[in-house]
Amino acid sequence: MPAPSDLKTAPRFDRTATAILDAAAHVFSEQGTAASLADVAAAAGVSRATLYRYYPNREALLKALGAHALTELASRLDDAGLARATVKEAIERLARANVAVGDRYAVLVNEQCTPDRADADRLVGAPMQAVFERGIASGQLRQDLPADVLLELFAGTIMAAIKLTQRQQLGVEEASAAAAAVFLDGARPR
Amino acid sequence: MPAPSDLKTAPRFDRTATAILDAAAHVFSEQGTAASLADVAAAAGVSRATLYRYYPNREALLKALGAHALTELASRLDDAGLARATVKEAIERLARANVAVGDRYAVLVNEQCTPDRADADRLVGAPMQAVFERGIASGQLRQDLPADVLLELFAGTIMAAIKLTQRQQLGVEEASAAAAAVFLDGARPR
DNA sequence: GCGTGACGAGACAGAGGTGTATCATTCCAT
DNA sequence: ATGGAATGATACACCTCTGTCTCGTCACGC
Repeated sequence: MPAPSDLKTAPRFDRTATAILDAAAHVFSEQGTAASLADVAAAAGVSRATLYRYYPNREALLKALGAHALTELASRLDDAGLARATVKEAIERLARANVAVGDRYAVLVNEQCTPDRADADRLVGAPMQAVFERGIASGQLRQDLPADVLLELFAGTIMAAIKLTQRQQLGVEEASAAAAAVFLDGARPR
Repeated sequence: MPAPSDLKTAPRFDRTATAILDAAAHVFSEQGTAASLADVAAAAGVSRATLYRYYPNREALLKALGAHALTELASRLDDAGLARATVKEAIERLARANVAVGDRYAVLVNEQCTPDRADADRLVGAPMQAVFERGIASGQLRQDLPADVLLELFAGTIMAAIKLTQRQQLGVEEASAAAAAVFLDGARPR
């Protein structure tokens, strides 16, 4: 999780590169990925020429942004110790990680901007799917729906939680907790 | 629910108008609302000039499409008898109606293409919110989350169900049933 | 201090989309 | 069959964005 404030230590190149990436994430989440690169450059406090020096075309920028989001999420999932946790706990961690990252890269999820479909599956899809499959096999999750359907419904809940955070309605913790709670136990009281 | 096959009875004007609207829904859901109007015209089997005769500009087309989707959903909700049903049943009907309509107008939900925010709230937001408020007040829904958060999480689940139908992975009935079941009772077995 | 490299400002051509206008053709009702 | 309305094809000016280029300026390290 590269906090946007290694401002001092990082060499200038990296600094501007990530400034552009941050700006792109911001602008694209508000205007959609069809937004003008001029807007992105302006948001990054950088001239349009400089943006093109770092990312030779729109596609390269999108790809870099997608890769950035993907590796960040992947490393979070890697650190989460999903396999060693309860299915319940694993799902709660999945929610936290996805909301935390998705909060800053929401557009990329709606539109398909994954740098590589295979990478995305391997780094994020597979570990998540594994949790659901384990849950079904061990009887900790309902048996009447296949893992990929459960995963998709979970993803929808996560997207909703991200919306709640972006709307300032809930913090990342509250939103992901609510999502995990409702997804695991339902909207009806136990 | 105007089935796209009143082809014989409807006057020519209405026929082409809805043909364009259908094509727009189709093209926009695949390419996003940034898609070229030339593509929409082609998909409608109509020249670009004709499209502009019916909808003088892109905004008018989007607005008409949004209004169309909104009134269709509103009439479904109106017919659903939400107030006279159990909260559980009401939510199941909400799921069915939203998935059935959303299946054909998915993009409009992602991007905000509502003809009028106030209309959307009045015709769709309010009746849905009412179900959740009744559920919380009567103890049939969990007390620890406000109605609007529950509504948002429900909407996310619905969006996921729509994706499942568009991907041909599930039919409208199965998808909405799965969404309602998981939303109401959770992913864990009772 | 001095130079090298990064940067900003601006110009540029090209591509693509938009909305308008014109005109010939085709469809439909009378 | 015929007249009028709707349509298709085409051309058009206009705009925005893209990606490239140049040149003057500025900052940073030696």
